[in-house]
Amino acid sequence: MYTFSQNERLKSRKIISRLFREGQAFVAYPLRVVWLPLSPEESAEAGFGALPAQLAVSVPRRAFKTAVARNRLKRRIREAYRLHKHLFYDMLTASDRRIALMLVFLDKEEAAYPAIEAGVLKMIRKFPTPA
RNA sequence: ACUGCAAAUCGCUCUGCCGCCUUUGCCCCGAGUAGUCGGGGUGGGGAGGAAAGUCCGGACAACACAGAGCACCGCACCACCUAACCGGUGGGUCCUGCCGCCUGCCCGGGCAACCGGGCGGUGCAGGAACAGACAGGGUCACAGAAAACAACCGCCCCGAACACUCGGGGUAAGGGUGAAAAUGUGCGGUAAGAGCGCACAGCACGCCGGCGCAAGCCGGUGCGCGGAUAAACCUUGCGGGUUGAAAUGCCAUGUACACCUUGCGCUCCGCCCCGGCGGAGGGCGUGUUGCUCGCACGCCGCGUCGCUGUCCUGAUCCCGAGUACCCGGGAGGGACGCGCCAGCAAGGGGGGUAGGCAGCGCAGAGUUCCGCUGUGAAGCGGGACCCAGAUAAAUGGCAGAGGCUUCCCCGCUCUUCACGGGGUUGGGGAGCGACAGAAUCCGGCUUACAGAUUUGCAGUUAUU
RNA sequence: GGUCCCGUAGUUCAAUGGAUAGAAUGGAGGUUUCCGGAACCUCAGAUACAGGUUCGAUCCCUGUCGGGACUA
Repeated sequence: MYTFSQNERLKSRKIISRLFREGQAFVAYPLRVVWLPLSPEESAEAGFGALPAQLAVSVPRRAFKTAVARNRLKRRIREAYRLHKHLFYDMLTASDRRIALMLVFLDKEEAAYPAIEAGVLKMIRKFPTPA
């Protein structure tokens, strides 16, 4: 189902701060991907339910001064994730992992939807499989 | 028609699919005796003119508060509008610009008609932090004799000298400096001069009359005429308690016990083997973040009259301290409350999140249409409408159509010998553009802004 | 969301409303030296922006723009 409901969003302040402190990262241009594997107990606490991942999105104010531009980019990133997340979910459930994920927009220029969609697909392709 | 300026309005529309936030209108499912709660579906609603800057003013909330003065901050022509304002509307005064007008005045040129310049009035447009500089002191660089109660040169008088000149005094008309130099022009007057006097003009103040709510204006009259700076100190008048939704209230943050099990005990009902077994523990509603229990409150019903507790007591009394009020204590009085399984023991148990709910969109200084009143801001009356409420923060993505704008190509057409230029009712391609995202809510102000429309003014060109 | 503060040479700081905005350091050129350093001489370089008050503004006032601090 192509949805993006409240419990698919990463909203726990505690996990977000851990994510930036302990998480691993790689770049899928134009996005920087920060992620952290979670235990079943932690994910239940954060309200994952049966979901294998929660997502947060960020666009730095330093690169985009107006709120309109930042909101537009965040919407496009969420939309691309919404339409392609089933690939990501299949991969995670296959290896039985739970992931906290944050996507940070890197470019200084505002990107159109196709470029962001390509970045999200690249993120899913490049996402490391467990050793 | 085009260009510029000013004001006002708008700031792409529709369809399909997928998705997001919200909503108890409707339907379905689940839990419960029920109130109700949870989930799903469907329907409804879903950013702006500035949502921005946070520059003013309020609503609202908490805390504080006898009164007065000082200090501090803000405002400053007048009236009105408004919940209020440093906002708006109308009016006044001053300044600037413009061209037009004037039977106004002055100067220059000309035989004259008239022409040029200046001042004044009037009209139009724009602007003004527009209280006070006779309340007080302060400051005014450089230049200049002098920057505030001014004699450098000059002019005049007197004395000395009599070749030049020197001393005393008068004088603000002329000179030059400067941002600014002691009302302007003319006549009289004088030794020379001077508002010293007069006429006209300008400014300030007082009085009288008229108009106006007022600011102020007009006319008359009297008296006077030595800068600037208050967006430097200051004076006068008026206003201001402080802090702000991260305000504020509630729930949760558990050695207290919700809850579960066992045993004892209370009341009532039923059954029988008379000692046990089973069942029940008033009803409805609201609140307690949600759920179950429980608890609290209200009403009704039953029961009850004694007790401790809480609160109130300005117009009752006594006491303490004090000048007195406020204040503290007691007596007396009044109101409320207290019951309807209260309780004991042992064991078990220790949910999740880390915030949540209200404030917060709640019919409101609400939106919109019509009418009336008013020059206008606005007010009044009537009709219709209910219109965003997120919280790592909701409006997006894809596809198509319409419409608009600019550009390009082709076609058609007008003109030209041609090059070229103009038009478009056609077809195709590109673009949809600016400023910008609600965060408690309103009224303003300021700033940003592609493009479109309307109105007014000015200019240019063409036609009549 | 709210409250407050600050913008001067490339950098760090000065400057009663009054001449061409001053100094240190850095930069460029020159003198000196075999070369470099040091020293000496010379030069360039700034009031965030836009209005206003004033004869005159870095300074006073207003509005923008930018930066920063505090507040759970």
